Amino acid sequence: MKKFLITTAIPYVNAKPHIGHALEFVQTDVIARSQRLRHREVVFLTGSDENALKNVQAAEKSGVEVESFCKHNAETFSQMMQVLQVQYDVFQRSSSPQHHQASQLLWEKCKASGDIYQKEYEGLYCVGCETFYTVDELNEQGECVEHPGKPLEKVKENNYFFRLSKYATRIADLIEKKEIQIVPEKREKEIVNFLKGDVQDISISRSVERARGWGVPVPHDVSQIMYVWFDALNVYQSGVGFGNNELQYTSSWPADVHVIGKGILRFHAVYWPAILLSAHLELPKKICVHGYFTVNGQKMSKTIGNVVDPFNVVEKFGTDSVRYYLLREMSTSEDGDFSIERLREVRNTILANDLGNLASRCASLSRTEVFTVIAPTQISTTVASYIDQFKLKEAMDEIWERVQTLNTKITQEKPWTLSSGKAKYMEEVIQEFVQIAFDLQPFLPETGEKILSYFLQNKKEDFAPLFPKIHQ
RNA sequence: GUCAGGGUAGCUCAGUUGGUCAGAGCGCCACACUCAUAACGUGGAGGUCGUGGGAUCGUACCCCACCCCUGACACCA
Repeated sequence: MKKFLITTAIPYVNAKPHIGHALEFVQTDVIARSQRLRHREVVFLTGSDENALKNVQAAEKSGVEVESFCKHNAETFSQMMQVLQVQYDVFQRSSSPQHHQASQLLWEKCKASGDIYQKEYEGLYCVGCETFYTVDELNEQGECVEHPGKPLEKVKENNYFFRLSKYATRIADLIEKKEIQIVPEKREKEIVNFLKGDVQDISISRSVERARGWGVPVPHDVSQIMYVWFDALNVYQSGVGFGNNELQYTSSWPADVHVIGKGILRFHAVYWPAILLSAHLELPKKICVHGYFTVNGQKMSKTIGNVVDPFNVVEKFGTDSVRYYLLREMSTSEDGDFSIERLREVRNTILANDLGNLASRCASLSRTEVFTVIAPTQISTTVASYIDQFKLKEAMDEIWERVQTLNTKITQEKPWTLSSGKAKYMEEVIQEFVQIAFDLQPFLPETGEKILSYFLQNKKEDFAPLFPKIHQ
């Protein structure tokens, strides 16, 4: 059986990870874990986008070689995943030799289909930023916002172009037929709308000078480097053996799910399928699009200085508190707000009072009783179905409804007053509770595990509070 | 400017094809309880559903106008 391949977008490693990256990784992890619980063999692929000019610039600023700069930052990303208990299988760096090779192979395949051609490109180039701008991106004086007073240069360059226009209607059709499913639906509409408009071919290469010699070389043309997006998307394939391990590749590709942020939807829903169609390769099945975080109502930005460091919040509140926040305190596919205050509140009320307290009272009520509960084997169908629809918040809501129901049941039926039949009563309660814990595993793995291991064993020791309250 | 999606209790949002649809959670207040992390449970206050028209026996839900917000708009994650 083909493995379940799920990916995160590969972040630029020009800076440290922020809470927005954590969001995407955790969401992806939930889907991956839920598949594993359903006994599906999973490949969770993530990695780093290292071939961008921005990385060269960032490395220069910090006075480090690009290679080691990227390596160091990529390691930080992988550490963050460990801290968040995100279980990935592959971390593919786009600077790796296999990736370069795989991307050149992809290029050759597109070229063989006649979809790559050369064309003169003319644009406004800001020397300061080393990027091209379109007129509406500039300020009123027609200058770059970062470097006012410096007029932009009109640069003419011979680049390679990809025949995107050739595939537009076909991709629109595939999307409407849900052969490529885009979740949520409003994102699908956005893309179909775009595809039905005037779709132009895209430039897929840069001059070596402009790319500062950093990136994947275009085959048979030493003067050109691939445009980062052409090779970046291909990380999804190069990470599972495309171009170097046919067996691995065919057992994994195509991707079952790409989890991405709303800002890069077009690359995934338009450019990527077009490139794959051109190369006669299989298309990803589903693209799940999440929103962005604001912090205390403000856009996260380095200049405001409100970038939230996931390491810090995890250290203070613990992995599962942070995972909980990312998964339930915001709608899975909309924008959300992150606030430490809210995180503390949620930890102390919903996690400690609802779930943690339920665990404590169950432990105390059942400790003296003798009975057996059966270990759950299946994640409940409603939860699984929500996860498959990329409605992770709704899945959590469903679980919490059961937590509340159980709390209410215990309060109203007062099992501590029972003189006989208490063991039987608690058996039922605990049976339901372990199912809740089982369903909780994809979301809060540590908590689910703690509950299961305690209540499934016969020897009953003291039960440590799951979520001790955190004040200040 | 063009296109798309929104504006519902203090906050975050549900409200399927118009007729118990004025809701949930959090926050707040009161009551009750003690198995439990001063937790759990019950009850309550709170909204002229963006504004103004219109169609309808009847509309958050349909139509028109206007105001405000968000997103996409091509080589930029």
